[in-house]
Amino acid sequence: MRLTKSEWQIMKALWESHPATAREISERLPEDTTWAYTTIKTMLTRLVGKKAVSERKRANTSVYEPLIERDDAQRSAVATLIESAFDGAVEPFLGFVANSTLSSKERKRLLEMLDREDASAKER
Amino acid sequence: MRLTKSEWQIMKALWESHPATAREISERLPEDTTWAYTTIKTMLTRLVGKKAVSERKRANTSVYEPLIERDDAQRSAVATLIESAFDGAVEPFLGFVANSTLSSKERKRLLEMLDREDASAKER
DNA sequence: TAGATTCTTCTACAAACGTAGAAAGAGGTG
DNA sequence: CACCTCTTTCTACGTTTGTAGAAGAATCTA
Repeated sequence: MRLTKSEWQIMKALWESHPATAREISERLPEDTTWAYTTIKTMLTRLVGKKAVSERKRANTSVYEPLIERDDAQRSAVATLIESAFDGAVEPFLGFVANSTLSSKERKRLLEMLDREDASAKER
Repeated sequence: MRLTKSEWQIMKALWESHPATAREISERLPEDTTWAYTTIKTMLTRLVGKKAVSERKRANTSVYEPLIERDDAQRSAVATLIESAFDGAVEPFLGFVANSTLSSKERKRLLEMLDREDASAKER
């Protein structure tokens, strides 16, 4: 499941709350999005084609629902990135993220998060 | 600088050692890559168009050289991902990577890496 | 130097993306 | 019922990506 940047936009609006109509989705998009209504419809149709979204009729209006979950989409996006940009090697990716992407504040937060995870892992 | 999956392949081969000719690049690609030589040439030409690679003639043969560094490309790929899939929020991304993508062994490694970073940050 | 080999340059073409207008159909309203 | 408004469906068109063949130019080699 590969989502393009625009598709992410749509999906995010849909995950926010669903089922949703194209109109609702269009209203939830960020202010600065200038897509025509039919553009949104086209993208929804394509997402339906990709089986990322389901479509169902209520009266003459289509209601959409995500078929993939946000977590899964994120997971797979991260995996794809690691795959193509880091040769599939998780560690270099981590090292990279840890060292280059993070401010020391973020690094601290990450440590905390990991600690929490560690702790709760022990409890289980 | 947005690189496609195939472009990453080429770039990786080029980063490995450069300047390099199309032929050399083609020889360095993973065994299972089945691209025709002209396919590689086309991609190189497009990468030149994108200013990701420079081209220079030696006799009648083009010699290529990366114009962007691997680190930068990776950094920007990570940034793009965070941007589109995580709404630009670094922390959720981190939390996600830390919790969902990592095995506990990897998590431990990450902690170590962060420690090292922390230590060397102090020295500076 | 003629032929083989290798490169380059041009051209092509299908699928995916980004973006959207035109026209037709349904539903609500005075 | 006539009409306005919203929705759908169809069609379209330019760009990017993936993939590569044809033909010509340069080089090497016997």
